[in-house]
Order: sequence, then structure tokens, then C-alpha cells
Amino acid sequence: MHELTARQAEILAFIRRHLAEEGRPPTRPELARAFDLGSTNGVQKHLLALAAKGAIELVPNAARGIRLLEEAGLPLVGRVAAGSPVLAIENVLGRYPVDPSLFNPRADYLLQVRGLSMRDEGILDGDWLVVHRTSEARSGQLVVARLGNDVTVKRLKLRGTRAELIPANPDFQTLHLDLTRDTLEIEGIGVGVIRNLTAAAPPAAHARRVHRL
Amino acid sequence: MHELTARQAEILAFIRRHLAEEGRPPTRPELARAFDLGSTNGVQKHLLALAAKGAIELVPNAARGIRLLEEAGLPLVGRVAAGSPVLAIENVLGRYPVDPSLFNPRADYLLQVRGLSMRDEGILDGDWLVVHRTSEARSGQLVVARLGNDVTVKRLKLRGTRAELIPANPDFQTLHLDLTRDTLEIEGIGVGVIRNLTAAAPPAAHARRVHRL
DNA sequence: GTGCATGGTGAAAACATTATCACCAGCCCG
DNA sequence: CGGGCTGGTGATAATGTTTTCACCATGCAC
Repeated sequence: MHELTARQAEILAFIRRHLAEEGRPPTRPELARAFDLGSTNGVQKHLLALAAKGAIELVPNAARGIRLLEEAGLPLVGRVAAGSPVLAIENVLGRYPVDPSLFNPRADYLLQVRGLSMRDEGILDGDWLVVHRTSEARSGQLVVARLGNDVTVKRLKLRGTRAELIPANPDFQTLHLDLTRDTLEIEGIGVGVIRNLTAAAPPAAHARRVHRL
Repeated sequence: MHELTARQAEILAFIRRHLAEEGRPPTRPELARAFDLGSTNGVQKHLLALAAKGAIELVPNAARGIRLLEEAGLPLVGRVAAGSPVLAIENVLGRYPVDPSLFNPRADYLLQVRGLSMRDEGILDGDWLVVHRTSEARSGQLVVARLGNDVTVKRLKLRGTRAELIPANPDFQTLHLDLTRDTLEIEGIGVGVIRNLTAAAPPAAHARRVHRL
């Protein structure tokens, strides 16, 4: 999908909002009113541009025939390949209909937890950690951190120039870092946990096209 | 909301499906075609009946102006008052945008877990247990059971006419039941767990009106 | 059996919406 | 400096859609 212009992004955002609030896509006159345009044709050209760039689909001759083509739900990230960004395509196992607004701050992706290093905080092997993407974390928060080529989930403690990454399982070691020497890359903070208790048959990843929410 | 007739329920279901699949509500001609009616007025009368019963809202003079008025998301059940049904209004703390299809079998409600009796299975105080409503459970499943006036979450083991409700914490006792004497009422089975790690500011319960799913 | 809710047909007027025409201006790129 | 993309105005035809007529049949409660 090509980059959208500022104007096109505004219009796409309005369509999203209209869909969420009214439960149906806007018409061209409604869009024209919202953007104070005198002609529906201005709107029509923006819609054609958005459709050409793959952001929406226009259903011919249907009133309110605007469909959003964004992917629904949050990406589930599995084992992170060495050196690759967390959200790189090869790490994404699928998309699942989890509402980002259910968590605070907003959820950005799901990370499948491997191992039992956070067992005593009730985070088990296979659980989905709900992650808010940020590079800043405060002491005491559960962080998704990158250590060299590895991505790990631990509780962060900051003491001046020293940092600790603390597991919640006596079988694992606390990692001590000197921030004047070592680099600590924060990928995000844990804002929630989701566990599927009947995981024998995991739900199919929704490739569903959205409209709202 | 009054009871819907079979026909009205069919039509409501179609509207729901159309919304989920097409991203916009159906028009009256579309409904007429779907139900093989020769006149859009047949549809119109059904819509007026649905609106009168509070199932939908009709937006005047708007193409596809049908809004679903169902409540979004799943109810979160807090402490269950003695003797009351789990989903009784006084037990419901709010509604949260959790997608029922994310779990298998389908999620019906969320139960706020009290205490640490399932700690070693990673279910902690305050966690939301995702529950599928059923009165039948198999041995080995995590069940929401009613014991007299209390509702409890334990793992179920069945051995002939004897049943055990087993906690996952050595500080708690296994409950032994003789099914020829005692009654074991199953309210549902646990199909998932959701935990909010930053629960200081819990998300506002959505009273949001849906369209989608 | 009379009244009322449900579930229809058929038609038509009024209005909402899409789609396309011609035309204009600014901007950036080669 | 010419051509293409963006972002507009204004108008109109064709179609989609809502709304409301009048009329009919069935089942059910009082």
C-alpha cells in the first residue's frame, strides 16, 4: 500500500470513526459536509485515490459502499528470529480479534511467551503477553527487552545507572546490566495476559476485513 | 425488550451477518431478496417491529440506516451473590469488548476470580476467567461450579459416582463429592484467562452500541 | 366473531446516493 | 516548461433507497 497523503489519511480516519460511531460507512455528501467541501466530486476523487492505494474498497452502485481493507485484530508474534524486528513478517503467527482498548496503555501486539521464567506471576509457557509498544519503561514494569539477538520478558528494576531484569521463578537468574556499558533495548511493556485453556484447537487466525472496531 | 418472533429473529440474524461480512447494514431491497419477498414493504414492517421491540434503531431517511442496539462485549461477573444466578444483573460489573470467538468453545461471560486457589495454574486473584456456559463438564476440565450458595473455580475429576474439585495450590483442600448424595451444579467451563497488568486504571466498561460483531 | 398482531403483495412518490462530465489551481519532477 | 498527481468547484443523469399508500390472509385472545 502506497503512502497516503495527509488529506487522504484524514479522510480514512473519518471513515473509521463514522463506522465505529454510526455503524455504517459515510456517504459522499456526508464526507463533503464533514470536510466542508462544496462538491461530492472532491470526495469521490479522494475515495478513488484511497481505493487505488488499497486502503479501501468501493462497492459499485451501492449506497455507503465503502469497505475498509485494514487487517483486523492484533498480530501474534511467535519466536523472534535473531536480529529481526519483533513485528517482522516472519515472526507473526497470525492475527487475532483482540480489542486494543481493553488494555491501558493501548495494546499493540501479542507475544507468545516461551518458558516459565515468569511462572510465579502467573505467566506460563504458551501464554500470550499483551504488549504496548514503547521504548521507555519505568522501574517495576514488566518489559519486553531485547538483549543482543534475543527477546525476553522480565520485570525491570532501575537503580541509577544500573538495571536489573528480574524473572519470577527461582530457577532463573536475574540479569544485571550497567547502562554506562551495556545497551538495554526496550521493545514494549506488558499490559496484559491472555491464555487459551483449550488450546488443543487454537482459533483460526482471522484475516477478516473490518469495519469498526 | 419484548420477545422476538421466529421471523423477526431470522431477519435480525441476517442483519448481523450482513454487517459482519459486508461492513454495512443491508437495504430493504437486499433483505427482501434474501428472504424471497416480493415487496420491500414486508421488510419494512419487520424492521418497524424490531425497532418497536428495541432490537434495532432505524435512522430516518438514511440509506442503510439500521443500527443494532445489542450490547457489545461480554459481561464481567464479580462476586456472585448467594443464591442468585451467575449472570443476574446485580452480579455484573460491566461489559468488555472481548471477542467470544477467540476461545473454543465460545466464550459466554467473564468471571472475576477471587483468591489464589488456582495459583499454580497461573490463575491469580483478580484475573478474569473466560467462561463457556454449560451444565456438562468432562473430567479434567476447569469448571465453574456452584456449591450451595457459593460459586467456585476448580479442576474437576470424575471417578464413577464420585467427583473431586481440585485446587491448584497446596494451601487449599480438595473437595470430595458423592454424586449419589451431593448435587454438583456446573455453571460453565473455563476456556481462557485474561489479566490486566496495569489494573490501577481499569478500562471503562463499554456501553458501546455495536454493529459488528 | 371482532379486534389485533403478524406477515405478506404491489405500486408509486420523494429523496439519498453514486458516478461522471467539464473545468480550475498549485506543486513537484525530469 | 510540460505532464502528472493532488485537491478542488459545479452540475447532472441514473440509480439506489426510504417511506407510505391500499389491500389481503392467517392465527389467536377475549
